[in-house]
Amino acid sequence: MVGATRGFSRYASPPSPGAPGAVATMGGAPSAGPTLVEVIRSLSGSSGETIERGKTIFFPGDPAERVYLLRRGAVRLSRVYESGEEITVALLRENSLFGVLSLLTGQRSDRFYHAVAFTRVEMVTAPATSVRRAIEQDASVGLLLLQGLSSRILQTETMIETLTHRDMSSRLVSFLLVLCRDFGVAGQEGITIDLRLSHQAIAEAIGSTRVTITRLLGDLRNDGLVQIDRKKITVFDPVALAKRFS
Amino acid sequence: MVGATRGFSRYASPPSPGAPGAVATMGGAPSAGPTLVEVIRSLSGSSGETIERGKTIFFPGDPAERVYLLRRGAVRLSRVYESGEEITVALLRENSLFGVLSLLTGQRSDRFYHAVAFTRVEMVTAPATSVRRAIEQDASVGLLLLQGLSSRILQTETMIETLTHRDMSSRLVSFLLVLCRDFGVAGQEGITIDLRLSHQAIAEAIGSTRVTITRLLGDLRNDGLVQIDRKKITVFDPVALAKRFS
DNA sequence: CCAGGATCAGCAGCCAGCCCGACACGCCCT
DNA sequence: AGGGCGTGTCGGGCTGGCTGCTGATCCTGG
Repeated sequence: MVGATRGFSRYASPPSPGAPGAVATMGGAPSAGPTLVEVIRSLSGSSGETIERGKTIFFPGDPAERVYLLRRGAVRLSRVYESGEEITVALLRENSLFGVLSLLTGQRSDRFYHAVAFTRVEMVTAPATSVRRAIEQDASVGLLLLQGLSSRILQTETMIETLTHRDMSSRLVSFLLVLCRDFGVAGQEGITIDLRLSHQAIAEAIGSTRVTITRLLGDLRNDGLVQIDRKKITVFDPVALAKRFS
Repeated sequence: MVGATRGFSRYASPPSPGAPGAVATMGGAPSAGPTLVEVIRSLSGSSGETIERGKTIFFPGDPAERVYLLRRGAVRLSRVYESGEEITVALLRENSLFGVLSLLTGQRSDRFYHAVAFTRVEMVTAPATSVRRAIEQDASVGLLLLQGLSSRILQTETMIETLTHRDMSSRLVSFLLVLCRDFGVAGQEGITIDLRLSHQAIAEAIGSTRVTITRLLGDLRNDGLVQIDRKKITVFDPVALAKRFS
């Protein structure tokens, strides 16, 4: 059980929301420059927007012309099918960039994701064109964006790792660990995932069904690995949970 | 069947390898500046490296200090488990950036993926620190990187879409379409995926088993949707294939 | 150039995990 | 108080994973 505590730390500590430069400040010089939030805020003119839980931020088909930076809360990106089915492509945590499609080319393009506020959300937004101009004028802005996108890529790839697990039990465990990393707050009993997650929402994120999630979560609870209180999941010991892979 | 031909075009045309500015040139001004390849090449000193099929580019645990730009061929990023199992997190196509972890912070960090040449590979690499300096000196470099990473994110997220499909048949179909987009070359009979794919490799990428892939690919072939000749898969009509979702 | 080994493809049978459909209960919000 | 949403449960049925084997193909080294 060597390294248990070290391993543990991997799953806690979301970036403290208000901290300046929370998106990994550049190594070496502490970069006295403005943070990404400040940059985008200055480009937008406004000091930010608040969106209520469940409201849509953009629909598929909307023109993609703004960049978003999530300040507080969680945003769900999902793909919608004709069948009405909706699968979750990403659950974004604080300080995540999204709407990057608009950065890609100068051409007008359309959103193909549905972005909805998964909790009450605070965010700042700016037109992609302004962002580009800002980069040209101040290279450090480019660096900040680069770091934001890099961390998005790593996040997304761990999600792929989760989804390639064959059996649903492993998938669920892996997903819970991801959530601990991204939304976990450490408490006395363990790490609590700071989201109101319905079984249905979990199912849509990992490609399963509500019933299966209910059963598997029940198993985990019976085995004393997690606790669920009013839709909030607490993982007692991530390291023990991680041993649950089949 | 309106839009069939338009839909078709979504699946062809890999970025022509030698073309300058193949990573989506900025809209508007044709940006007379250097391309990303040229930038990285100049930072590395060398004109590029060639890696033989099957050789490792970096191992998990290696220090992450360089950035890679794939010029030709395909690279597989995978996660390795103690059990010996290996799951594919991404199949990178030409002009993809990887090793982005090294961009993230100034801290020394370690790779956690295994990167291996899936085909014979040509690539250019540069130390992350040099890349950062280059961005500070020339903001257009930042823009180029940004576009590279944005497209990487979109690629990765379509992979997630693939993996959330419940039944293996749908997953496989979806994966084949992704491969057509990333590695397809249009021919007379349809689109050929320019990779030597073993059933095992496909299984590792979409979280299935070799046997199942064999069976499902056999079904697709019997139904006249694909053709397989010495490990190269040809999709006759992507649009027809896309109707195969269950 | 050929021989041998290694990797890959294909087939069958067995069994379990999980999807589906349905239903009842409890909690929250209005 | 009521409606809607979320949770818990049960069986039936089938997809797809696992084992074991055979033949084909590719690659390599003598």
